[in-house]
Amino acid sequence: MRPSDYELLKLTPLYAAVGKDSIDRLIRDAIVQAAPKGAVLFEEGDEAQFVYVILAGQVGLVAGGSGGAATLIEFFNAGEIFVAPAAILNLRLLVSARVTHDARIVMIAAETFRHAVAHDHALAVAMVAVLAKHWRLLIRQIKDLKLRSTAERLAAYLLTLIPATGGPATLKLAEERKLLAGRLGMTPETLSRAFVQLRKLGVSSRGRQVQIASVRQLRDFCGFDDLV
Amino acid sequence: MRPSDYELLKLTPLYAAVGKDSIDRLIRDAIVQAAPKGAVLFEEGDEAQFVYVILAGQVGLVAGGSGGAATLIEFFNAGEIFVAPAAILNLRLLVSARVTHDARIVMIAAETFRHAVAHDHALAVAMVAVLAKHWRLLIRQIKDLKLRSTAERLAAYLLTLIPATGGPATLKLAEERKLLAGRLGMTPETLSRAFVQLRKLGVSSRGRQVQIASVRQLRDFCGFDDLV
DNA sequence: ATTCACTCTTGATAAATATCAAGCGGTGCG
DNA sequence: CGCACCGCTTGATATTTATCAAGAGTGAAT
Repeated sequence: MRPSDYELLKLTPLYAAVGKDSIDRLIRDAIVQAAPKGAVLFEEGDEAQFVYVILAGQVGLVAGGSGGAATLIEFFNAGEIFVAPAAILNLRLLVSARVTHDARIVMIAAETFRHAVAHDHALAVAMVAVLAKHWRLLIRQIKDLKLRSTAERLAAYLLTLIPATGGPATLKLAEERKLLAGRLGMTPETLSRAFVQLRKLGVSSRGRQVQIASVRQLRDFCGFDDLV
Repeated sequence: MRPSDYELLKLTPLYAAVGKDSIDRLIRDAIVQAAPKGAVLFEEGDEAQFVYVILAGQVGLVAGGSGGAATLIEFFNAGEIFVAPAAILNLRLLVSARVTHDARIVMIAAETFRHAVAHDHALAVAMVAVLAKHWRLLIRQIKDLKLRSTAERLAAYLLTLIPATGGPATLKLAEERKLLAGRLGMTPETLSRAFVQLRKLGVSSRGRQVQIASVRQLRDFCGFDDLV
C-alpha cells in the first residue's frame, strides 16, 4: 500500500467512523490492487474471499440471468465498501463485480474482516450503519422497479445525482448509457426513449452532459420523495 | 408483556444471538401490541419511532407509489425484526407496514434501540448479520424483477418456500394471492396466469395449497440458484 | 338454503417495453 | 482521406404485462 493510498483511505466514511486503529488492524494484511476498466473482481457464485474498499474509480455489481442476460444492480464509487454481506455471512456471492472506471481497490481478506467485526465494536457499529443505508438504497430501487415507469425511473435517478434544490441544474453521468440502462432496469433503446420523454420536461442531454431546466418539475413528474 | 410473550421472544434468532441480558435491556420499556389483520403499524414518510419484533403473525412492508398504486415489498414472519434501518439511521420510513395475519408485536423505542446498538457489542454484531441477510434478500428480489419473467418469478418464489430437494413437494401459501402478486411485482391477474403456465411443469394449485410434481423441473425452468 | 361480499380466474384489449434492424456521428487507425 | 468500429439514436414490429370487464368459486351471515 502506497502512502497515497493511505491518504485516500483516510477520506472514506469508514475511516471517519472507526478511526485509525481499527483501520490499521483491518488493512494489516490487505492488498491494494490497480484494476483497469473491464476487470472482473469476482464472479457470481464464488466464495466471498475479500471485502473491497474503493479508493478511486468505480465498480459495478452485475447479476447474470440464466440465459446470458445480465443487469447492473448497483454502482460503487470511491470511498465505499462493498460485498460485505457475503463476506460477513461466509456465503457464496449473489453478484459479480466489474470495474467500470479504472480503479484502485483495497482488498481485505473476508476472514480478517469477519474477525474484526466480531471483536471491534466500532467497526460493527459502522457496518450496521453502512448496511442500513444500503438496505434503504435497495428498497428504493425495488420501489422504482415496481411502481415507476421507465421515464420516471430515469427522472428519479437523475434527481439522486444532484443537490435537492428546485431550480435548474447540470450534471454529468459517470457511466455509459448501456450500463445506466441496466442499473435502471431497461434496455439502452428504452433509456434513449426515456430521455426523449423527459425533453418536454426540460431535460436536455448531449452525451453524458445532462441539463435540467427545472428540478421541481422533474420531481413532480416522478413523485420524488425526499426520503433519503 | 405476558410470560407467554417472553417465551415467544426466546424463540427468535435475535434472542439466540444476543442472549438474555441484552434482550432484557432492550425490552425494559418495550410495549407488546396485539395487532389484528389489516392494522397499519406505521406509514411511509413517518419518523421511525419503534423497532418491531414479531412474536406471532405476519406483517407486510408496503410501498405506495405517487398515483395511489402500492406494492408489497416483503413479508416478515414470527421471530423476525424489522424496520431497523430507518430506526438506526433516525430517518423517515421508506415503507408502510400492514398486518397481514393477526399478530403480536414487541415495539421497542427507536431511541432505546439506537442506544443499545451503540453500546452492546453482541447486539451490534447480531444486527450486522440480520442486515446482511436482508441485503441478500433484496438483491435476490431485484435480480428477479430485472431478469426473470412473471412465471419464473413465481417459480423461484415457490422454491424458496420448500426444502432444497429434487422430487415432489407440497406447500401452503401463507398469504392471499393479491398480496403475493404485489410481492412478486405483478398484478393478481398475471399471477393467476403464471400459475397456469406452471401447470405444464407439474405445479397444481387449489386455493393456497400448492403441489409440485418435480422440484428439479421447476428449478431448471427458472434457473434457480441455490445461493441463499 | 339463499344471498352477499369476496377472492380468484378467464377473456378481450390496450399499454408498456423489448427486440430487431438501420442509420448517424463521432474516433482511432491504416 | 477513407474505413471500420463503437456508442447512441430512431423506427418498425413483437412480446410481455397491465387494464378492463365478466364470470365462477368460496365462505359467512341470515
